[in-house]
Amino acid sequence: MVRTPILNVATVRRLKAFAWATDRQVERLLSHMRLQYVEKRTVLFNEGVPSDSLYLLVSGVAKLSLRSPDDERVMVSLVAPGELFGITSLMPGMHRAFRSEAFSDCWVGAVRPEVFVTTLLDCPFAEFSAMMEGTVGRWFALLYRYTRFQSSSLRQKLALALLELAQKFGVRDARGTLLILKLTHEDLADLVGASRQKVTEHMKELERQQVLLRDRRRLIVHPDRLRETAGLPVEGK
Amino acid sequence: MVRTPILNVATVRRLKAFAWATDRQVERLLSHMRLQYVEKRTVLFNEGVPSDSLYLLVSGVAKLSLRSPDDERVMVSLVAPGELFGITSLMPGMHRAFRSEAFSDCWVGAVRPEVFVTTLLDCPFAEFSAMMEGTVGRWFALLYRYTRFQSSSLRQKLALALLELAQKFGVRDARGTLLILKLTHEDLADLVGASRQKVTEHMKELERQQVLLRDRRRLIVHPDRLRETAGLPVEGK
DNA sequence: TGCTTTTTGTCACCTGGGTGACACATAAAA
DNA sequence: TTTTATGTGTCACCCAGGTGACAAAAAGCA
Repeated sequence: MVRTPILNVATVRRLKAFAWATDRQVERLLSHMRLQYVEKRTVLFNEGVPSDSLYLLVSGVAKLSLRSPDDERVMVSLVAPGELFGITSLMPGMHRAFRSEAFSDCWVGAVRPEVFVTTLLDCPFAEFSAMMEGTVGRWFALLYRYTRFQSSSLRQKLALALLELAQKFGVRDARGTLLILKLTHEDLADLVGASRQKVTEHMKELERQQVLLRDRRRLIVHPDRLRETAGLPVEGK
Repeated sequence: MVRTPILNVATVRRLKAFAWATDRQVERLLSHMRLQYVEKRTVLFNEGVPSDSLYLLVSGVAKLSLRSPDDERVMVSLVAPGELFGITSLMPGMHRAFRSEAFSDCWVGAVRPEVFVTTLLDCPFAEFSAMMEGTVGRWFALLYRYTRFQSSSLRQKLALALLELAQKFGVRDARGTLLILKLTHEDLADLVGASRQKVTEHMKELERQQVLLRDRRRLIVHPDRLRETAGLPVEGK
């Protein structure tokens, strides 16, 4: 038998959630929050889907995970009571980065991000959201890369790192995407946490496979093939 | 000879920075920004120091890095022109998570975070800052853990993961910090991206070294000793 | 209380990637 | 140019950690 917990200001304070908000704000927020019971192993949201809710874990333990290149599930983090999760919903048009499921039976409160921001901050959601994207968006991308790293081979890590560099420093070129930076193999090794020698070997191999080529000391990469070797879904179109 | 770049609204637009802000806002922001030249290899800020400025990379390439347990530098990311960095300054009292240095000669614009927030968002800095901490603060901690993982042995990764769990799920106990969750070695293996068997071996070893102990299927850890085995600075007093 | 399932502990064996060493190529400096 | 420094390519060797297999111990369950 499951008893519905009482979710009031006192409970929220005990959970140490929204510590910065006033009682009134918390009360208003709670009036918009729908409480739901999530049974162990149930998926709350999947990675890749649009994110339209922000969650507060009231009790139990939630788990964030992602699917690795070789189709394994990698646990990213465990969420404790009082934590907010599903924060991709605070950035415009962003999709879920991780899957979230109940690690044990949970009680979860869900709010629409617009309500969350406007009741707690007195600022239009669109502005706050854009600000978030402009400031922490890139950090989120970094986290994304690093969580992928966890379950990747050196070759895949290299591909992931090069993809990120292509996004940041790439310009279109007849032969692919030219990286406008001079990078040594040692720099790349640093970036993926590997030895210089192995990076040399893999880069050579990637050249052989036409995933990239070199013009003097500048790299020209082929993003689609990089995505493929990184084990990421190649976006068709 | 170094030519000072012109930093006006047009430049900012070309860099695709602050895309969401109006021309007026950008203008006001620029009037508070001090532009500085940073020569290749020069350190802009070090990890651990209080963060009082937010930076916009105007030209060149900046590098973020951290010091690994065995005193090596690990590159975390390269920053491209138009990117904001040093965003720990947007969270109250937070110290720099990474070192930032010029990867090539750079021009960098610096603003005080309060100015940044109030000119771009029309919302008190303290509130925005608290909101950031409450929402993305934990994600930042995750990123921090994952960047550490990069250069760690399995033993160290385990220690880092257990520390995080202790913070989230730990309660003080006569014998140390009791984790109020039932975790199997397989769960831990998932969390650190390792095999179940090796996790068993290392956990056994950690027990032998009195870094942790088990009471039935509950873990009791000793955070200080964990920090030590993780290669983190043990916060003395 | 026994029976079943899940975890833990420990093997022996394999492999990806680290290390050191050194020749060769390329770029920068003189 | 030549000289010097900095990258690149390729070895041979070693080790941390992955894999599979299986027995022992706990935890659930009837």
